[in-house]
Amino acid sequence: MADHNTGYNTDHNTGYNAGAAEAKWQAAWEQAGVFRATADPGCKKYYVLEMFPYPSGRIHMGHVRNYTMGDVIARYKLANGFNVLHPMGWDAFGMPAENAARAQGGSPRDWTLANIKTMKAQLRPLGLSVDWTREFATCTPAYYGQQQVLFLDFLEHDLVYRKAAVVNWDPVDRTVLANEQVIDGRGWRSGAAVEQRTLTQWFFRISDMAEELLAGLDRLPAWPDRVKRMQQNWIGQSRGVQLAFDRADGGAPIEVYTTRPDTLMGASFIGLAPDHPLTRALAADRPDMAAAVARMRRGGTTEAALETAEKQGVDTGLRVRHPLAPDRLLPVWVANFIVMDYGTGAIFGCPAHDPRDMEFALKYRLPVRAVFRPLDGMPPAGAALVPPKTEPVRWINPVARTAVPEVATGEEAVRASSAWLEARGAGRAVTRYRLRDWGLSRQRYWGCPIPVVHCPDCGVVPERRENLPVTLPRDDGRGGPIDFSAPGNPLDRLPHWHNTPCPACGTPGRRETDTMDTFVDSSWYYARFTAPAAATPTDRAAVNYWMNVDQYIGGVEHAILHLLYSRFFARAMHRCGHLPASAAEPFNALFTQGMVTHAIYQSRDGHNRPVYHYPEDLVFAPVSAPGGGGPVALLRAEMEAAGLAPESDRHRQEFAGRPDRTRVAVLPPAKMSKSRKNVVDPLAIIDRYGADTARWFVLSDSPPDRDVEWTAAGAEAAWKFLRRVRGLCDRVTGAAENGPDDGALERAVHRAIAGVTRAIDGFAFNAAIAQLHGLANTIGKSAAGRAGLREALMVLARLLGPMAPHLAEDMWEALGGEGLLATAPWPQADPVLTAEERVILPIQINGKRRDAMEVARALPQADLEARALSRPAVRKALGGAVPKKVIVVPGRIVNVVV
RNA sequence: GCGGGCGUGAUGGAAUUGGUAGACAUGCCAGACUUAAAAUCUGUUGGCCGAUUGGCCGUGCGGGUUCGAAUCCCGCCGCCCGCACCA
Repeated sequence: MADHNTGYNTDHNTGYNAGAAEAKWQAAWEQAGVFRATADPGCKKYYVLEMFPYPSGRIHMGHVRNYTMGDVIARYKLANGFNVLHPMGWDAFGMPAENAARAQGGSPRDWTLANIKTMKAQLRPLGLSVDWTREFATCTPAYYGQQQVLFLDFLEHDLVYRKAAVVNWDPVDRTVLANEQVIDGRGWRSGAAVEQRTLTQWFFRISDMAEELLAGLDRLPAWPDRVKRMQQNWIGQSRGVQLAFDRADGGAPIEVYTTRPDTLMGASFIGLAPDHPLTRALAADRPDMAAAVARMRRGGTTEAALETAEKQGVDTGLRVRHPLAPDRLLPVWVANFIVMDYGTGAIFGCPAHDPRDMEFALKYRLPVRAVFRPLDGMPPAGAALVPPKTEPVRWINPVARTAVPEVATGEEAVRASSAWLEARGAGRAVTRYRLRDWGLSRQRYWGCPIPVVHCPDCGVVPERRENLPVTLPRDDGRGGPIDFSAPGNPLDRLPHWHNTPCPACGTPGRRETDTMDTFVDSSWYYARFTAPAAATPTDRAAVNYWMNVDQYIGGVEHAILHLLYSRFFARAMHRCGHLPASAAEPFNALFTQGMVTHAIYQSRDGHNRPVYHYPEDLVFAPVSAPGGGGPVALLRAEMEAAGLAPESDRHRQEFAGRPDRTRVAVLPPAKMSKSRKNVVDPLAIIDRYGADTARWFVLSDSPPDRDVEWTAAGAEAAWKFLRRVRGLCDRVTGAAENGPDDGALERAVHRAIAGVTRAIDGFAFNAAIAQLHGLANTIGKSAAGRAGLREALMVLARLLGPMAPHLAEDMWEALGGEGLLATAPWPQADPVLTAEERVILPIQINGKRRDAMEVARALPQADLEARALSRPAVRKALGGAVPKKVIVVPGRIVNVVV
């Protein structure tokens, strides 16, 4: 167990003091400016970016893992001769700052800037290879002013517009809520019942790019399939047919969208969404319908409610003609299961082949008309028949017999019916998307002001560019402090801010008080990093050189919104001339890292309520029995109070057996959260072991894309290993000039180079670390000479560099390496040395390993076969017979089939 | 409901992508050092049988393809993620 009181730990054997060494090397890197990125057209660039943090005020292990991964790549690429850009900044607008101001007073700006300061101070000891000269925060006018320039450009290019939209309105907080902020129909903060209100809001025309954004995914081979699939689903392309149903009363026809035009003859009613314009028009005159529609809307917002909601409908009394059978009149119903946002908000119901329509038809006694039946057997009674679209069925009621043969699959019938309807002018084939335009208006203070003015005469007028940035009112100066205690947007209550002359005609106008969604800020920061101080949003030369991001790293939780918005923004910025066409897909490669989890320690109080304990408050009694139910968690303080030493194995065993101790359950690891106290503070870890240990551990235990469980034992092991590695350097001086293991060690070194290189290239940092363990163990046991040991350790230092940069630098210096290790080239594996000249070749008999022989690697196939067959074990298995077959894979295996 | 992923020792996980399953690490056990503990070092550690050489079984379950399957195919079971009354 480490000494608790010395802070940074000094190892008594090696004298390695992580704290001192880390500070020393960070200063050395800083002074040499090794991570400062300067465009150099003669040098191949590499842009590494991790999703920038929200300045919550404290870093957590998730940050450590995320930024360490990026740092490994950045340092590795630097060593491989790339001109690396590895920037860092702050996603600094957002609600927490406003909530803090509301709760504790003060201003969002001060709160945010103070948090950035502390978080930066916490981040810097990690020793990241970040070019801090490029740092920026999105809440500064220097950044959001350029964002306003982008907004005006987007406005000119018709990429952003205003429209009335139904939004979730919190009547108490007087603000719009995102869908995620509505919980069970109530505002997440106020608890007030959320109303559906129609407000005029700003929208980005992202849905116009749906097709492009979908197609672009195919050109991103280095993105995880999972993320691409999520975006595909989100964009939600569907091909179908739009057709009109004429009204019997001569009113405007009802437009209907369907992806199953082949079932048109099975239509038995028309369904309208509760929000459909026709529904609204009818409800205006009919109180009974208005009431029914209101009932349908209520409770219909949450997913859980939708899942269990019963089908409801109202007959409008209207009748429409079936387009292919004008004599047939279909009733028009308003139905709760039809959504206005998809298709035209109106459907034709075909109960025979749609379970929802069937449910509805059964409830309201509407006819069921089958279009096809199974090739064999009877159609199900009272249930929709929905076979896979690839399954052939018998068409008894096709759209037209000329279009659909008697036996055809649904797929074929859809295609044929669609073409037939279009040719006949009865409908038109359309492609629709689920993706909706991105509403960016927020009724909040702490965001980027939307640079437009509402003029009573001119309407919505863009602010003049020379007046940008439109800054947020200074909350510490003119006009006094900003009042966050009242609900609603404080900007609405600041006439000195929002009263402004119209930029076009000069008459008194009102500045837009909505601010931008914070997703806007993070949709282009990657481009800004290439020229963070430019007087325009981007600098042409800088984006041409640095874009795209070669490797982007972040959490899967941003798989859809942030990454989709960024892809939209890059395209939009290209249209306005801020990015080259080649940057339309801004992230060449994406990696989504897993979370850092920790076991949860929970006991119960006198009322059987859960009580949680911090990991550092516990010790564990060893469990000897294999599979004995896991370690027993003991409260350290309780043990000490009982006069027992938590450090003693025996005392812990003894205490574990006491009946009166508090029982602490060890619950399965979950994402670290303060409420369950299963958190480990990176600062405490760095203070105790140094940053290298923290970096090493978050990489070592699990593949980067999976969750990693933080364990005290694992962190301890990482620290021990790094200390041991540092101690290995002392072996050099004691060794003789040459040793018997020189050759073997050299080969081990080159195999490790190859292994670590391949592992880093494949984002398998845990495997890279396993390789480094192997090499260190080999060096530790090797009877090689001084030169060989020194060379091996210098390679080890360079291979360790991306993960444990400070220790590596220290070793490099101790071994007499030239300059800084951070700028030393990556070692190259010699293929001659990576291949062992002698290999142990397994011999299988009928596919089961029965023997093995050591042979020269280059031995010809025929010789291998002969040797294998002459082995006693093989001869015995053959029993004098001739083998049926012998498979020889040189360097791998010999398999004798008898 | 739709789409996708995963299942390997007590535990986290390796496996050069079809070629010695269990690398590396944690934990446990044993030994050395120590008055004792902690720390450190060394060794053992998939299961069953066998004193040793060795044998049998083994990657969720059941089948299949193959000389050979953790890996490919089919069907189950379990867990996880995304989307969801999407017409």
